[in-house]
Amino acid sequence: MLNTFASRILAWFDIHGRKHLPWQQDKTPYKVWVSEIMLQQTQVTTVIPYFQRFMQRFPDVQALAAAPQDEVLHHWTGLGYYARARNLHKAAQMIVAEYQGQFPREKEQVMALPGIGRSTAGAVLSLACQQHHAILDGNVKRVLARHAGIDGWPGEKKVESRLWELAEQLTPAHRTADYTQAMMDMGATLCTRSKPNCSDCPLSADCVAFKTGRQADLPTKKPKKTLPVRQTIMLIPKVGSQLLMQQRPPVGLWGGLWGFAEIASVEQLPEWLRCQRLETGKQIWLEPFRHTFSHFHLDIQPLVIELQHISQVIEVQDANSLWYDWRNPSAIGLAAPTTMIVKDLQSMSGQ
DNA sequence: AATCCGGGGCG
DNA sequence: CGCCCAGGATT
Repeated sequence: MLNTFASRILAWFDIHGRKHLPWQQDKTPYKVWVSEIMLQQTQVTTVIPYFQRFMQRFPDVQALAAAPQDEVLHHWTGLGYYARARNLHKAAQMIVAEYQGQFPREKEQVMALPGIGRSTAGAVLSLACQQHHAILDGNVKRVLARHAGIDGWPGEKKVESRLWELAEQLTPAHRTADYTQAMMDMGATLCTRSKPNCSDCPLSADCVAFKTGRQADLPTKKPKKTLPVRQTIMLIPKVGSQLLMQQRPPVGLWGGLWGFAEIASVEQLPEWLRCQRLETGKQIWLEPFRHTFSHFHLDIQPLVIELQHISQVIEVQDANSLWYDWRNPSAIGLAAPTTMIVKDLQSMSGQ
């Protein structure tokens, strides 16, 4: 007779689980919350330096709530999914305003915060507050779908409900924090997407996927579709090491980040220059490149406009635009392609 | 080039 | 509820 699911997971965790991650030291709901949001989109090794810089600048929920959004996005630059940073910031302000800066302990209250759903609420409350709640992130979905042999893409309501049911049923009331961490560690280090290490797995004795050799087929993959291609020209007015950027609208693609102005076709260039009160400078077409999102490809054609002087109108700098100097970078959020263009220009100029 | 991802928002 | 959206890393 096999030991229970949870007892095998916990015994594995005692030997192989991760216990020295930065957010596991002096655990607080704030630290666990920030790490969970970062980990939703990025792997542990990438998250660590981001987490440390973030904690240094925003050591507690008050510091985060009081910070300008530009600076929060600056610390998120390169992580992607900037709506999560905006939600984190907004939730911090709610926690200060409604809970006197004390992270709420009721699951309903936690789930009412922007950017926190059922799984993240369960993770924070179980990991940091020793409460009995299940989680269902990508790692746990993979472990459970394989162990129980659950067919169907987890994005389907029916499949997801079944996985939640299992997750809740298997999560123990005792040592819930260790169990939660263990399931995430299992999915990240043992029950990986490709080439899972079944020979070291404490669940293999009754794992349906292992017994039937269906590890590669479970969980069922998302149905794929071909991505549409969009095109854009990015306009980069340049004076020495300074580049003219604009802040994007607060929501949507790269919301709140700073980047270069865009036009759909080169015919729009003269009008744009006139609107910006910019002289017509020397135009340098850089190598076009492709940036891919989950739902479309974006072909980017960068166009540098070399100017002799910063124009007077822009010099005043309305709230929506700024001259970004790579020798003295502003603390603002930049999207990946923006960072890439800045780096290219910097290296072309030999600095 | 394909795959993955928790949650928000919309119809 | 089902569907779309979001950005980068990894494979």
